[in-house]
Amino acid sequence: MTELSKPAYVVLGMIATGRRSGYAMSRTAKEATRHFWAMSDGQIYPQLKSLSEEGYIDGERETQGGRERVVYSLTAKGRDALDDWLNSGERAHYELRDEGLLRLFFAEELSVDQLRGQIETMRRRHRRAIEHLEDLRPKAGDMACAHLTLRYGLDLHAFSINWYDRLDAQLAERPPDERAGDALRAIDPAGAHTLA
Amino acid sequence: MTELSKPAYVVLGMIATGRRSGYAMSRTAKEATRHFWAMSDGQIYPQLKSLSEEGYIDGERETQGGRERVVYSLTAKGRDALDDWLNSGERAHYELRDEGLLRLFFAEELSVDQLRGQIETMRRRHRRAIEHLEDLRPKAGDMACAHLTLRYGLDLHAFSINWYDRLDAQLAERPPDERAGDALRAIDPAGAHTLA
DNA sequence: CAACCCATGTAATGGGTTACATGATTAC
DNA sequence: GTAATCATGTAACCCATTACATGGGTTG
Repeated sequence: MTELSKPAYVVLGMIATGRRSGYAMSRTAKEATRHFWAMSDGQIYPQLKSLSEEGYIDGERETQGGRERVVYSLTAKGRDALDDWLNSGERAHYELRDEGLLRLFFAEELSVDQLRGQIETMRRRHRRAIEHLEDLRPKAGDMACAHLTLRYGLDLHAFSINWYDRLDAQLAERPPDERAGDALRAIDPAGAHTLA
Repeated sequence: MTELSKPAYVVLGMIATGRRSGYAMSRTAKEATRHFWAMSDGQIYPQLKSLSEEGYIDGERETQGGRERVVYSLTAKGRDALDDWLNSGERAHYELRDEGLLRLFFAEELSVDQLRGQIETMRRRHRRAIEHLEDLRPKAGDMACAHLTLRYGLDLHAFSINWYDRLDAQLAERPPDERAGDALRAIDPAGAHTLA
């Protein structure tokens, strides 16, 4: 029973964890959840409107220092929907989109040298991602769960860097102009050897 | 210079690595690249048409045992575009969408017990993913790069399981009805402790 | 006083999935 | 003969991003 859409649950969760205006949600989306669940303003504001109409949340116009904004809170219905989602054992959506892996997949005919160049590009990207997440850490404040998910991201990218390091070390032993596919087969004929 | 769209490069790469009919591409997309780059028939076939019209690929109608199909090959222009993409140091698209992490992020007010339930759900999901990738291994045949990206997926999910195992072990030491946020703070006040 | 942040939205566009539609061939 | 696989495509829909649009408040 998929009662609500994913963006709807995100909004409910945001309210429950103290992000009560659309703007606050927008910031948290950019600063804390973006690295595992991207969401844009074009989703947040319409979602607030429809959840309001359907009675999951309740918005109150507030004037804080001359500046107007709408502050939302969960209704009983909204609280129930959120709790159901948070405790549901349903299969959670999981998706990875990695253009670097896509290039690796098609690298069969490249040279070992070219493949290693691509691997270096990927390591750089993961290093940048770590830097970015480090920068976000202070913004998590005292939210333990925000630190936890940040931690997951940091560890995940560290894992990837490590994985590519090991692969690169093995490729470094091969002649630079060898066909990448042949080199990989020579390193691990069965494709069964873990790099973790 | 983003010469072509992502799906276009996928199609070019598919042809270069021997998947020369739309159907063959569709199969490879489902069996080998789906776990890091999803793509559907609704993208493949229109893409073949437009790449054909723009002169990147060349389609020839073939009748193999009475069954008709179109077999594509790369033109010089298509080969160049593919090589540029495969060797480009440009920032590659990287995106993770993990509903489980999203739930973790909003778990602040749950009990330790509920949080551990959610963690168990996530581990199950990663275990299922590994099973699925193991099943795909024989289909990779002698494509070294296919085995490599499969290996990455397997190691990645193994990393996640391990990460959640460690987190769960720490949570097992806390009272089951403690607030999840408080428990996490007690385990790691600075949110800086790696679980990798 | 300019730049930036707070705050809220809408519209155009693009990307992608699902379902639909068709029909031949092969394996059991 | 019937189920699965080969093979190709289209259309409707959903989702999401980007850019646009507006305006008040705060900081340097």
